[in-house]
Amino acid sequence: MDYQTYQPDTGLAEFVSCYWTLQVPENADGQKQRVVPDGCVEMIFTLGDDIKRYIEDNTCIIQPRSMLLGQFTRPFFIEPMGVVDTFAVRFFPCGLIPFTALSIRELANRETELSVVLGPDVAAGLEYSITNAADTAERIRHIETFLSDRLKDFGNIDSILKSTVDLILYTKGRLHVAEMLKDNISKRRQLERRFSRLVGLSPKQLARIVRLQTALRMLLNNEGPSLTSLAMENQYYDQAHFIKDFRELTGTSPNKFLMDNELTLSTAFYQKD
DNA sequence: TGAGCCAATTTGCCTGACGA
DNA sequence: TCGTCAGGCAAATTGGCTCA
Repeated sequence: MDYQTYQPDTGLAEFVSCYWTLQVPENADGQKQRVVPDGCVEMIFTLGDDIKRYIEDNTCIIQPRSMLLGQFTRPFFIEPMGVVDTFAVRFFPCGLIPFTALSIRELANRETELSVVLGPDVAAGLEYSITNAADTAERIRHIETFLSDRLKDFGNIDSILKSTVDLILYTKGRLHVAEMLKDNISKRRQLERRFSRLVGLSPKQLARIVRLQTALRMLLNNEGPSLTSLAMENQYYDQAHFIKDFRELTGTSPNKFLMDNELTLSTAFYQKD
């Protein structure tokens, strides 16, 4: 398995977390892989064989070749149908705002064909250039040209929304909503509405996901002597609450998560930088 | 957009079962 | 004994909805 990330151009760094590629030979790990919500929205181009996504235990769909994966609030499973070769753009929680007119809330918990998000002609052109590029560097050039062009007509992301998202990411989701809003407590409902429409999650949901992601990364990198210490370090009230959150966002308990064989992708995605 | 109501959810605290 | 996992309950917080 070869998982690589690439940093965006400085002009896009406010919106794009990274570009990533994943290449896996056929049958290397030909089984279901658990995917955990990460608070980001991704634009994904499948260059290899198709990939199935399980929408129920025994029901699956073939993912579109080019698609937008919205915010997820629950785990899901995918299964490669052969060679995996993927190129993707990972947007920050509010990073997709300039690039689509759709409500990001409507994109949550599912994949949406790129043609729906960008329009059929634009999506077809972008998919063609990405699919037929010679290498990753050329794909990044294509996608950065496309995103930069779209950015020309965009003003600024709402400042309260942006600063709250930044605060959640900076504090690793460890703040209560009241603390985030201590200077604007009267704007609580406004902020929640904007979050829902433009991020696809509530502030609390994003904070929970970011906090769990931090704990998950520490768990997979053996950075805590016990689950109790991991819970404490990430500001969970106690281990019971950590486990409860963990089960809701990953679908399993911490120890089972570490032991199961659906971890190959997760292990790659959470490697130390 | 701002505000208020109220149901749903989360937090804080506690207890207990189970296995190593 | 310790670590892990789960559940109950009351209080506090959050989110959905409505209206002006």
